[in-house]
Amino acid sequence: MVSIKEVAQLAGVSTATVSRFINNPDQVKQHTRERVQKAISETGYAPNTLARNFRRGKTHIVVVVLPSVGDPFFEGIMEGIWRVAREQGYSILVRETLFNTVDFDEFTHMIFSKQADGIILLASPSPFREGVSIDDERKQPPIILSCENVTPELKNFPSVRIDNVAAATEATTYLISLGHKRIAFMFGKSSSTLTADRETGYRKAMKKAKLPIDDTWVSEGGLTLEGARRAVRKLINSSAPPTAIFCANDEMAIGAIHEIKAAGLSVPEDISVVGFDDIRYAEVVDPPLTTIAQPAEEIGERTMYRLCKAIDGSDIGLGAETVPHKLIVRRSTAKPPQSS
Amino acid sequence: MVSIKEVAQLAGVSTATVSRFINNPDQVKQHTRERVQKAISETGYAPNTLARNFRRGKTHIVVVVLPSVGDPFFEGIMEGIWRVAREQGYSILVRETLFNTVDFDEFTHMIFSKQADGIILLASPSPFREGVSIDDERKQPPIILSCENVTPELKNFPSVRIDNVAAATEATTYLISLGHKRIAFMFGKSSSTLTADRETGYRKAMKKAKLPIDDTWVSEGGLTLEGARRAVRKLINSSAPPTAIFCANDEMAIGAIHEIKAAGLSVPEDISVVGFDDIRYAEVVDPPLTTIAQPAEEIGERTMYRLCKAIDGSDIGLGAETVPHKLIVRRSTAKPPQSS
DNA sequence: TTGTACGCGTTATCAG
DNA sequence: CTGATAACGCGTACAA
Repeated sequence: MVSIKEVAQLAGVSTATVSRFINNPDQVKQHTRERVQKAISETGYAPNTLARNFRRGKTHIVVVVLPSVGDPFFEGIMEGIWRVAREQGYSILVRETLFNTVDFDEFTHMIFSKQADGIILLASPSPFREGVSIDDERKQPPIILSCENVTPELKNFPSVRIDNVAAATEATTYLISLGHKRIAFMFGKSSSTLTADRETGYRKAMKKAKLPIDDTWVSEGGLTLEGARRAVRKLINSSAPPTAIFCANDEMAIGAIHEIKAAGLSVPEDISVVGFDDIRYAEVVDPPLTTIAQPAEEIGERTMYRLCKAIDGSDIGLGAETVPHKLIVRRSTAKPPQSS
Repeated sequence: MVSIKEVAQLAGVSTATVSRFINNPDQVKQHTRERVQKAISETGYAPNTLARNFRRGKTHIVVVVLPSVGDPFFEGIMEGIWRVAREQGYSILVRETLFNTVDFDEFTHMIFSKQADGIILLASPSPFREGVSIDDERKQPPIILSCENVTPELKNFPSVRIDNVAAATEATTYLISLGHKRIAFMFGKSSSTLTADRETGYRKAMKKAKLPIDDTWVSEGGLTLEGARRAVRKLINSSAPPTAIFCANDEMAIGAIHEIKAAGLSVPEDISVVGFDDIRYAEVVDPPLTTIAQPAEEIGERTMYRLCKAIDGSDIGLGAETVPHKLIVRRSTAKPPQSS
């Protein structure tokens, strides 16, 4: 492995000059530049990133924590993150949490031990250890939450997301406006507060319309196809089945539609279904899914920009940066059946 | 930022002892261990990963190159990779290529400049620069291809995948056995050799059955929902529309089904559709998709294991490691319509 | 069992 | 504009 020394020797200059040639070429005289360039080409020298990072004290790596690669919702978010990362010279290390718990200490440790310059928590299930609290006084580590609220303790953590409560209220209110009275809500995992805001929005809308909520209507779908299918089977067989189901994400909505149809019922004739996220499959399922669209790329971009600022030491403040959502009405929703 | 020195000072030992305590605790006397442990706790010391990597000459990072995070096909593959990575102490850096070209030099440079210990090319579009050829004599950089064949030059590169030709032949032959004679094939991008093997398998099966292939039947779907929809519109309106469509991946098959139904036709009554990959949505689309299943987790695991060996300097040989595929018959395929 | 001392490859500082 | 040299934090021979 050829080092800067050999290049310097071959070019007949000092290592300092070679280093300057690489990092501040304008500080090197034209004539010298050529000599160094030649030596680099001949040796095939490439600066050792390890040594460079060590010296500079920066990894230029940002860790993105997400539940699972393969979730179409992240496509747009990641695209936004990547665009900015590339522009700012960062690489992205992905850490999935699907089957592993994580705690906040792990993340601070990553920063502390220089494994990463900053961290983005993307819709992380966030089973943070209890008692985590970033007191506003202390300088925060460069960590940004994105897309979802997590534990109440971190409510004031820097984040970028839509107003989940308002969006869920809007979706539920839309169902109510169609005439639905028995509306179910399907959340993620009971252990996680991931979709809590969406549940809050749902309850808020129901309350405002003075509609009762049967306990059996609020069920867990684990944010997965399979979980939603199980939950729907129960709902359908219950004594007071709902005429509409609002799912906390599209994945569950797709599973729900499949299971409703498998049971011989129709969507939306018998049961209306609403999703959340507007992933690319929402438009091609049968029937196309009514859902809440999030401006994914924008979320990604703004998250990464904010993180860059935090890494640079700027004060980015606490709290959420809110981006607009939009209710997309497709054909999975209609008036409730007459008999009801 | 607290360094090893301060810990040593506080514990009243040398830095060497602290280092040993971290890396070879058994070489430190019990009594000393306690003192060091205490000092570490008090200072909140964490070894500087940058310095450590520099010193050891390894990053413990493996770069996984893939077209796009958010592609459900990668879920299983990544899970396998991650399991092994965790076990072997590696982190995963993800590099997406969706909208960026990459060349082989970029990857060798990553290894060369110590940005990563090894690289996995996952179903990469692989627009490698021409003239790339790893001659068998020279020691190869630790790079493994996974899932797909790429350019012909790299045919003999270390890889882990199913036998794409055989799988495609099997899928096509199945359609033929149902009585189909006019079978279309939808590939990815014409610029990419990504799905070339699958096309080869398709042509092989058609030839064996002595069935002609109309040029208009072989079309490009870009591996996306949207691309497939465009392609299907053309197919349906052509003078000799096919009675079955074999798509090079499930994503396109899902788009195809949607578009066929949107045109007022039925799947499989009017047109049968076969996909490839068996992503999780394949089972819940309407009708459920007949497709080729790949053992995703196994592919991921074996790829990562092989890469680890390569990183450790073992000779892993050239060529492909083949894993078994399986044709999954669901309800998107049936006999062709009588009229045909 | 522990301490001393050196070197890893780069960049930054400071003289020249 | 360029060269000499001191860090950066850690791991490890080697000596004690």
